Amino acid sequence: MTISIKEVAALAGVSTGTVSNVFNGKASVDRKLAGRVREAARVLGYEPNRAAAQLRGRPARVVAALVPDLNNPFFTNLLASLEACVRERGFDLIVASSNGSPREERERLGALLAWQPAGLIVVPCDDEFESRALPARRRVPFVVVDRVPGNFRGDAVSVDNADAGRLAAEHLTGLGHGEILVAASTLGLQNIRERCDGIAQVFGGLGLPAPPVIEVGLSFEQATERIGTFLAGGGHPTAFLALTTFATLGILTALREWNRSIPGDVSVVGFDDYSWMQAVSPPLTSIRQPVEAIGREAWERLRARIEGSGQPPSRIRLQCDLMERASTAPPNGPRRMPADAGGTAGEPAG
Amino acid sequence: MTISIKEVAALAGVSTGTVSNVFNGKASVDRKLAGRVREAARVLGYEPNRAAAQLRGRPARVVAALVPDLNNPFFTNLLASLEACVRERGFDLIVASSNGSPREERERLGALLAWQPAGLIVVPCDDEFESRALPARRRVPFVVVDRVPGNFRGDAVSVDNADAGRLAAEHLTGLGHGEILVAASTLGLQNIRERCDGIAQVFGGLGLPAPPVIEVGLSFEQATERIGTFLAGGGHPTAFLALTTFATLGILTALREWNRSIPGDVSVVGFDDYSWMQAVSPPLTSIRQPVEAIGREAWERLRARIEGSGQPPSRIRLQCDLMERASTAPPNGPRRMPADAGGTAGEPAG
DNA sequence: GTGAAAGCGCTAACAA
DNA sequence: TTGTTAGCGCTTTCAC
Repeated sequence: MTISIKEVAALAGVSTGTVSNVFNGKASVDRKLAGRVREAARVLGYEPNRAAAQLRGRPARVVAALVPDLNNPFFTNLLASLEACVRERGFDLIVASSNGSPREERERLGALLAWQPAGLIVVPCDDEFESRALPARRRVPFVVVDRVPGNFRGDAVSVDNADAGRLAAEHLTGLGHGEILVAASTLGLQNIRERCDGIAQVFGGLGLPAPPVIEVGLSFEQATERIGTFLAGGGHPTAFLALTTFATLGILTALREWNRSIPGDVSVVGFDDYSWMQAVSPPLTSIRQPVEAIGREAWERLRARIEGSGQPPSRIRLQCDLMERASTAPPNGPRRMPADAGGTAGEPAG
Repeated sequence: MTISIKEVAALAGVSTGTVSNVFNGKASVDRKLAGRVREAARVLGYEPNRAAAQLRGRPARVVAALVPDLNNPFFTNLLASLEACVRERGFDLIVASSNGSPREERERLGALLAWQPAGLIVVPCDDEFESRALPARRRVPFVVVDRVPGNFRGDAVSVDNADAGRLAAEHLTGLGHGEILVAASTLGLQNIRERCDGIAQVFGGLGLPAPPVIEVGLSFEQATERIGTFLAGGGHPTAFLALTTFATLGILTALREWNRSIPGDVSVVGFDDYSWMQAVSPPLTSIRQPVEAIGREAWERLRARIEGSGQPPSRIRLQCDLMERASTAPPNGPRRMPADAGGTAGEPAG
């Protein structure tokens, strides 16, 4: 048998209403009575039931989060940030993954919404985000994060993707690289296209054509394979620019397999900034997304809506930073020593 | 106004009970009526309210998960596995992080339990896991994962830690390493101590003393600093053995800063197995934990309990694998070529 | 300051 | 097969 407010009331010799008041600090309760109630609750091991509380018109204290992939550290770091924010305000977080599938996205969304959460944070699995009809119809406040469809007009927070692309391109062109290869996950995503635009802008400003872009997919294995294929095709850029973490990983792996030294033979700019990027040799120059801030901003917006803010929906774009480390250098630069040039570039290892 | 079963019933011209039956497939409902109900629900945009369903004695369809750190990929991979299992059975997952603090652990546990979940999966923040009194008292089925206190007698799933240590030690001693340094997070955790025991066993069997162990903490920064200090103290092992991912990262970073080449100057065995470990040069030899299987096993146990299994509590230990890659080699072995000895870190043959 | 009682959305028992 | 009704645990008037 589960212990309810009723048992506590009985033991303390008060009414259930009083017990409720004690636990919610609403109406003022006599100190003595309150003490008795708390004691009774302790003895009985009573814990309030949130489902019941919520049912009775109490503003819900849950927020739901839906991301495309729980194995992707960018999304889980986002969740970590969200979880901290949300807890701080006494909310609980319920999470789900759409596994990159629109169908699953819709399903999960339904399940999530069935908890009548106070709000919803969602990283859509694609630019359609058709399911947005759902939260909208249910009038649940929601904010879209990271993958913001171009035509979306609600609250949204993302990174300034074009600027991120610009940052990387400027760094590389500044070093003297003219022939770079951009490794995108998929051009089907608005944020990725924006990053490409930023890169093209920089090249355009220099009177150069936009660099080629290849799509390497959304997993490590696929990315490695695609970059390998590119290398096998005789591609010889002086620098690689990754637009996602998996692209970064794929570039690194393929380059190693082909015995290309970094930055001797080729420079590499990675995307995102994880500990391992500082641990490896050479440490990776990369574009850092302010994940924690993204989570905080998303929560701030959602919180405002939950509290009934009448502000018009707004879109914020956070700045990325270029973490300059040792994987980028001028093409054919000082790091290219005889020992490295030693011939085997062109044959895959093993 | 939120749309309830009542509005649907009214529009469809049936009773609420019938609507409930339609959505739960319990009693058989006339096909025509069912169609009308569904149509009404669609028109109204009705979604069932799980909180209410749960309140009314319906077996809860949520499971709660509590981990020490949402920024640690081991735990988030575990959650990813759990989420997939749980969803498959129509359960929702609510997550929380204890941030490694017993106080927060207790708090979160209370919040989680307040949803009256069908079950609970917890990775304790320490070996005390004093809070276990909570789920036990509330009679909520729960299973402890990964950090299983030595004296814990309930359902638990972890890795065979001693064996993991043995695997790594055998690999290293097999290569001819006698002087190794073990980098543990903290000896305060049972699982870490077990890994050390496994290592000591192998050395003991060879008539060698157990290798020294240093505690490098639970973060990347701390680990890097501790290993750096060790190196600064003149330590010269021929191999490093990491017992956690952060220890791995710390070893790699410090070694790079000190210009020690891998595996030329020193071999490294990492812990856990992430994509980046294959991407870096040299690819890292490491101990892989079967994270996904851990999640699945945990869920299987929990599910059995939820369904009322009377089995005695059981503890399962999953096997780890050694992923043999290029960061380990015999000490002063064939890989130590003149070119490498020159001091530039991390540019092995590949 | 406290208690009594209504009712949140739903399901389950029972009646029709 | 369908409708009616009594609660699940809680919050919230509204008397007192």
